[in-house]
Amino acid sequence: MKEVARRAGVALSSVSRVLNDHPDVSDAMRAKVIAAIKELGYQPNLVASSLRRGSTKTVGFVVADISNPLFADITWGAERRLNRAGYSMVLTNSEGDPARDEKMVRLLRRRRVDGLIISLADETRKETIAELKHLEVPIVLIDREVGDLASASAVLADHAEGMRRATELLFDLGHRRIGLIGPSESTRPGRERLAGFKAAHSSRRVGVDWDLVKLGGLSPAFGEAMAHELLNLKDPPSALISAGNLLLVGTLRALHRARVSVGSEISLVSCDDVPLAELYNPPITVVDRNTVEMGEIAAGLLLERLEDPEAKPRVATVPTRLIVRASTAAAR
Amino acid sequence: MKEVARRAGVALSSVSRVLNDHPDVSDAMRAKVIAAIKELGYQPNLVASSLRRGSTKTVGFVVADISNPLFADITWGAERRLNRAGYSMVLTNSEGDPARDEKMVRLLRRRRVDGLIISLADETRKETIAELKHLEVPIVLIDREVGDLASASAVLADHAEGMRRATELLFDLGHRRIGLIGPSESTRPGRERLAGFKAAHSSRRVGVDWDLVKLGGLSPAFGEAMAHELLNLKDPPSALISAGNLLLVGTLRALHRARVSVGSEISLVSCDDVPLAELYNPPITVVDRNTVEMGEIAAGLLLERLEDPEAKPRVATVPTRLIVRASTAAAR
DNA sequence: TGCAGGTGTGGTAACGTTTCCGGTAGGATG
DNA sequence: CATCCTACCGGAAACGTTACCACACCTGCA
Repeated sequence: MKEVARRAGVALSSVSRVLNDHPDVSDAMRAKVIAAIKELGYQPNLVASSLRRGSTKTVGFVVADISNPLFADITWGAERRLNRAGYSMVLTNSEGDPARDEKMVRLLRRRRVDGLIISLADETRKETIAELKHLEVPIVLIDREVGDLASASAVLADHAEGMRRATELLFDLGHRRIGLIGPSESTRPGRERLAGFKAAHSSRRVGVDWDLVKLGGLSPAFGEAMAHELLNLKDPPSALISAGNLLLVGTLRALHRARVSVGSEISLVSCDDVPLAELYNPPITVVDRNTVEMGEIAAGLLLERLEDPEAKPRVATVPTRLIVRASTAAAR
Repeated sequence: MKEVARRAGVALSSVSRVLNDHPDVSDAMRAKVIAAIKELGYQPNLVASSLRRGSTKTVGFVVADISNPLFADITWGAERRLNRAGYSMVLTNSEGDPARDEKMVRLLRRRRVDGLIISLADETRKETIAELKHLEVPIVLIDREVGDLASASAVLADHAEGMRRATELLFDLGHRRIGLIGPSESTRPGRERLAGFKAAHSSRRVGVDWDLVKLGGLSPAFGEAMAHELLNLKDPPSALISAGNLLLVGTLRALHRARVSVGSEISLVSCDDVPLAELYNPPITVVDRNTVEMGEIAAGLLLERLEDPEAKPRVATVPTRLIVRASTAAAR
């Protein structure tokens, strides 16, 4: 920049003014400076700018595992929106480890991100929450609820309603013993999906059989192991809800291994409409939601507080919808 | 930091020294400073540090579309490796638009990233290459080759070999008319897959029927449209290679629409072993590669040049392997 | 006792911007 | 013609670190 100023025969402050198109700059000045910039191929140093301005135009993004297509979609939506607004995203994976969540938040704090979008690995962990409270920039939670963190916005999917309708669909088809494989209750989707499952049971006056409920993970391996257990029960369920796109992968592996055919022998419901669900034979009934949109909304909630520091945190809810396909059939 | 120094009754430089655990610091000093840091909850400002040191400990990552599971896996591998080495990843999506590639590179240059990992949307675009040349930090290309960019390392998958073997498998099964749907040739995987396809043809002394070759996109929509065209030919192919995980989605949609059953009526091969390929009925033969590993290697190639500025750019190749499944059957 | 060679420590100049303040020139106004 | 205002521009102090230099003290050795 000094170079540019010298070349254009003007002061540093003038160069800065044309760069930030400040009103107080004549056309002649602008022309000279622009020319010098072109000739030198000068590119402003955003880190110096960040230091001086006290804003990095950067937002942190913490997610368990970007390789999960669900998070990938959310990230895609969020990054696009942020980028258009002039912000860059710094991405970190917690790898599902609550302790890493905390570490990543601390790192992002040191990097002085202007805001944070996070999908906690565990909502209940004290240390992580304490770390988040230290952060004095706007926070947006993705599908997470942290009671005593009033400073955070959130975008939430209405899992409970979707799961309730899915479960009722199964009841309507004559199923009475319904298995549920889902993520742990230390995270909102796990709790909400279980809540919807329970709501459907109580509305139909059926007691929940807790032997059929397996919560605790979201990996294919967990899905496979739990499906295997359920299938080997003396009185196995006639329908299965595999509440997660990766759990579905494991569940299908277990079903194949046991040579149980979906639809005819067991009804199956999953969550999130991935290609596998759509194109499986038979196609699989799912509780879907718009994940890309969730990312966009998360970014939007953050931007509204970045652009107006007075803005209060908000929570937005996105609906789920039940897509009924051939994997759910009448009980025999 | 000034605050910490005052509180501990020492000089700024001493605080800096304990922070960077410089050898010249006594135990007493360290203790005092650590205590003051704890009391104040001080977190160093990495942007100031970056400015002063001339290194941001940050690497840029440019990818067409993070929502593509392929890129998501690569990103996952790369981010993990970088994070462990103390680097943060700033992620940008080019959305498959070559002009955005260029814009993103420029942005990352301004942000003074220490290195760049990029999977160009179009390898042939002059402006993007010029922009990359201006960058004076190490670059790693992911599955891309840019002739006159000697300064870049690269990690490449051996698509040609995999595709050759897949095509030969189809020949061995008695197929003679084989359709190919693949990405455009402006990108290495497109060229290499076509090359393997051609190699197999010439080794079997079969001429390539160019009416059966549809290159140009990687979206489900493109896959569906091209598969539809191929199926409607007066003399349609008896086997189809859908060279991309998203193309597979579109291809399957077209096949379902046309009520053509995979395996028995048409043989099908795809690339990259996504859950859909494994669990589809019948399971789909694929040319697989370890995408997570590709990300790790990309990060590794970058780190070796970051840690030793003398290190020369290298190119690493990862193998592909053919996983034969029931979707490929003898021609009738 | 004097001096060389460590060990720690403090002071300060950078890094590359932005922003505020003061100043100049020129035109309009009385 | 003096005055005021506007429009524009230059200088310089920050932003929060790090790295270099200088110096003070101590230990051991001649």
